[in-house]
Amino acid sequence: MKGNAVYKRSYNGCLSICETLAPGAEMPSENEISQSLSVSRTTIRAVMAGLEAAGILTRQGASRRLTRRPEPTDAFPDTQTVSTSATVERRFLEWILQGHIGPGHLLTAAELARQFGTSTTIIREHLPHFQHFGLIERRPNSAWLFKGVTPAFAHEIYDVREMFELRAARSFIALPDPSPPWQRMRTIEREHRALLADIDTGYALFPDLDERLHRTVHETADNRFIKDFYDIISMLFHYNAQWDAEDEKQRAFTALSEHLAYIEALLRRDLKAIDRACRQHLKTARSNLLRSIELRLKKPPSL
Amino acid sequence: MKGNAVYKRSYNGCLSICETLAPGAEMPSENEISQSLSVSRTTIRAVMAGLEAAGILTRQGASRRLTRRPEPTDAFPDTQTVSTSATVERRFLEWILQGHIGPGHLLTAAELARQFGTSTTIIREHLPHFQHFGLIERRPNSAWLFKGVTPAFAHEIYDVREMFELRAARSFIALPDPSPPWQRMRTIEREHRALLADIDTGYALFPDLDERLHRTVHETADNRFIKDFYDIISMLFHYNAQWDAEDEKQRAFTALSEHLAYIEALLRRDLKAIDRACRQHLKTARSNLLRSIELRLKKPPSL
DNA sequence: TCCTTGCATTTTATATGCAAAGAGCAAGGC
DNA sequence: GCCTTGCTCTTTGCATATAAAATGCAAGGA
Repeated sequence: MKGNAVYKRSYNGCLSICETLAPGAEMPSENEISQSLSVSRTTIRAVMAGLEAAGILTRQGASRRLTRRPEPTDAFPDTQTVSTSATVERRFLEWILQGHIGPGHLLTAAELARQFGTSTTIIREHLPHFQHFGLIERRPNSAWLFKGVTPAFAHEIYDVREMFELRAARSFIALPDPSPPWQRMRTIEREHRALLADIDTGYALFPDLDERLHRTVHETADNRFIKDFYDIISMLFHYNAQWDAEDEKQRAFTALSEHLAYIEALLRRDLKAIDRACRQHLKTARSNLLRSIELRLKKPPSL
Repeated sequence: MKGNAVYKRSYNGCLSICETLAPGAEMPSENEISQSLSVSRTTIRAVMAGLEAAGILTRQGASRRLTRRPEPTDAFPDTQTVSTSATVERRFLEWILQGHIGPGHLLTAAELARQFGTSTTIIREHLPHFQHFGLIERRPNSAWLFKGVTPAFAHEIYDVREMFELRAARSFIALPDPSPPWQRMRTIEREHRALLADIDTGYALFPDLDERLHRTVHETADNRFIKDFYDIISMLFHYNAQWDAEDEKQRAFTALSEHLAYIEALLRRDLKAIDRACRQHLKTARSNLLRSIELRLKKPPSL
């Protein structure tokens, strides 16, 4: 009734630990392992039993020793190590962002449960989450209205993003030079330069760098609502990026240059330059999103 | 397994319709009633059957006629006309805002279900909602951390509120004079003057007026995230107001005056005055909230 | 033709059941 | 005295069950 993704993930985690051990060596204590994998000791004990059954470990009184090196086939496939809930979330967002349904479409929990092969419980737990994303709207005692990933959606999300980012930038420059965010920012600046120099082979690393830059700024605002909103943006962009790979290198290049102007202005504490660079960057990002949305609205459910 | 709050609410709604009818008169069609009460015809049919059983209506072929005037005792009590879900939401917010638990407290779904007398299903559906409010934070596979209604919470919520309100005010003054929001605003201005003149007896009407003013402004921003955030604020204030009745009249008076300055600036399209009046008003509101929060932190769970 | 009601089917709201995972205590070894 | 394991009890994740409510269609009447 309850999946065992935690067990499988921990099992794989323990296999990694085993690999660092010489045959015959003793396993760390249940406590140590459970802490390093952030799960309960109960789970670790179950995993240990599994590893013994697989002939990887042998018990001798209170201690467990490695009897054979684990092989790649011992591990559970990655797909089984994620909870149903997380899987549904991912699949739903992908489905939405790939444009399989249009604005105005009605979503019923029962149908979604069938489509994703789970129970309505899970679906009902997730729909409010997507409402928070601004993607759907509730009709009481009835279905959910899909509002669509439309140009309006992009503008609304970017209007808020701009307000939040500009506000956060002000908190950022209020911090002293030696503060951790400033140190991180200087590292990020260096990484930007390095990536720019090596754009042809490294452009795929950009999204991660992008996220770290903006999060570093946002964090200084020390505001849960701003952070929470950036979580939405971040998730949306993550899935959006997966199918909008066109011009990826060119876009990364432009964004890196704009970021550098922004970062320099931040480090100079030049408010006017910050506003200018930030607005310019968000403007570009907004039109990238708009472009990909409009592309999708034209050629529908193909993907 | 499913409550029948919809039935009871609709039953009461039909009783109201009956009261407008002369004895012997014919009821409207099932369709008409279901539309006016925003429920399905199925529910109306069930209600009709109930009204017949109660001797209020009699069927004659396809038509239903009023046989006796409904009495107050015919109606279901209001408490039974709200869904379990809505009840839990209200009770949970009240409980939180009354300060029965402090920041750092761990909330378990099982315990909350026991406390509120429902199943964990309902609780699990609501907890993410309160996370959206910024009140709680999830620990994976475990309990929820209550972050507390603290001064920090008030500041974070007001920082965002200020950004949104100022932004919305700019959209408001971009609209032409005859637009519906402007018309509504002029009505709201008149209501403010009327309430100020009659503050001693009418101050309890202020919260509703307050909400209408801010919503009128927010709506013009035409941004789902801004609206959504105002929903949070609105709900929070609604429940907060219920136990923070001290100085209510004085506070309403101050707010009305500040509102009027804000409204006048808006209607004059005077950007500087708008910013000044808006900031002043939100500053007052922020300190009112802070005051009530600090009061509560001092004298704990008593209420 | 457009509403009307009756009826059959689907979906929602909520509770319950159950395996997996977490929490905590007690007893023993270093 | 601290950390270990064993064990028990609680809580979580998810599926399923069921009454209430919604939806949709067919047939009849104005």
